[in-house]
Amino acid sequence: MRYTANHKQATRAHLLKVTGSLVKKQGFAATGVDALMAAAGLTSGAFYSHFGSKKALLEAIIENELARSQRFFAANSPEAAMVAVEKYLSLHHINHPETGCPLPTLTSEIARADASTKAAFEAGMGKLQQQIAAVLQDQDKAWAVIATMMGAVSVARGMVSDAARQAVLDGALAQVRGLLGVVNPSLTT
Amino acid sequence: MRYTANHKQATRAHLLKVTGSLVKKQGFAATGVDALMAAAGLTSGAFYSHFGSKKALLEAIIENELARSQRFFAANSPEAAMVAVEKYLSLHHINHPETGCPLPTLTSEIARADASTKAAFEAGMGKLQQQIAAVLQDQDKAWAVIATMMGAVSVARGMVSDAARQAVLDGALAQVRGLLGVVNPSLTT
DNA sequence: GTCTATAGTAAGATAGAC
DNA sequence: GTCTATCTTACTATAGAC
Repeated sequence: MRYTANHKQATRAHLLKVTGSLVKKQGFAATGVDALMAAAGLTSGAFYSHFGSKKALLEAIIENELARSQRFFAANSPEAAMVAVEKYLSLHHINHPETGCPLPTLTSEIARADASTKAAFEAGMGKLQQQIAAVLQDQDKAWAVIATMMGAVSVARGMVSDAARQAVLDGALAQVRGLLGVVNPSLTT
Repeated sequence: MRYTANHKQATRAHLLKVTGSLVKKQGFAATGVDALMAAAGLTSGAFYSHFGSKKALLEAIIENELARSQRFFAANSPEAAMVAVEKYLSLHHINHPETGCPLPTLTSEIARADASTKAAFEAGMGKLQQQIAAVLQDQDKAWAVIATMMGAVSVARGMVSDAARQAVLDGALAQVRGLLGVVNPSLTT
């Protein structure tokens, strides 16, 4: 072969990174294979030597992105977790979906995907929830934290004004602070 | 004119109802004008005498659907609100997006829409939040309730197994019950 | 107001050269 | 493995008959 196995591996990793960002920004169905590959510096013809279909790409993106989320929320204490939460529930995250969480942009597309894609999502989410539950010592609260955070970002992204966006984020922040048992920093200073 | 003004009005209302359901099920970008009009018993040519563009339809759907949401969550007491919440956080809602809330399916598409569409969303969401805040007597908690509920449905819809879906819903249910100050019915019996 | 027909563009995927 | 070229299908939107 003219290309090493390592090259293919590296290209695949690069594709997952670049297409993941683009898909989080523009949506999966709304972005064509041409545009996805162009963003990675390749042409659409090369796509199919890495993924069997566009559907297969979504599944790979989900696994890759949820692994990133798990790293982002790795924490040993509620205080450490709160640092990640505050980054998550910020206007910066609202304005930069391409570097952010895959959930607000992709769950609606996953809901319409096939069982295999949903299984990948369920597995990745299970790990993420276990991680958070370990810090919180509570299964239910871990799901509540996830739902509240992703819901707040989803709703805030649909709004125009920063004031309205911030109001949604503030509501969620107060909520998650309570769940983590961390006191509001603005009250402690 | 061969058709009365009332006829046009009625057709528009019918279109909003039918296309709203279809779009909540299949997504806005993923559903063509042909399919939208066919579902309403018309052809695509007739679409443009009701809406200036496909974008304009999304805006009209948002207004129409959020008005429905406001009616769904109209309540005078936390207990009455909890009835709506339990319907919202149910497997039935997970399995029937076409008759359900527009948020889990449409927020990601609204986030990518133009300012005018987002303004319509912001206005509709503001009314919904005020309604809930009136029952809760708390602005922040109203946003937290909205975020938690829509987030839970979004995440649950991405999963395959009913067990995993129910776990997410249960976490959110416990959470919202606390926010509404309603005791868990399973503990009172 | 709704129809059929169509213009013009872009989608997912494949074939064969290098 | 990646390219260019292409097949086939579907999209948004418009034009003109009724």
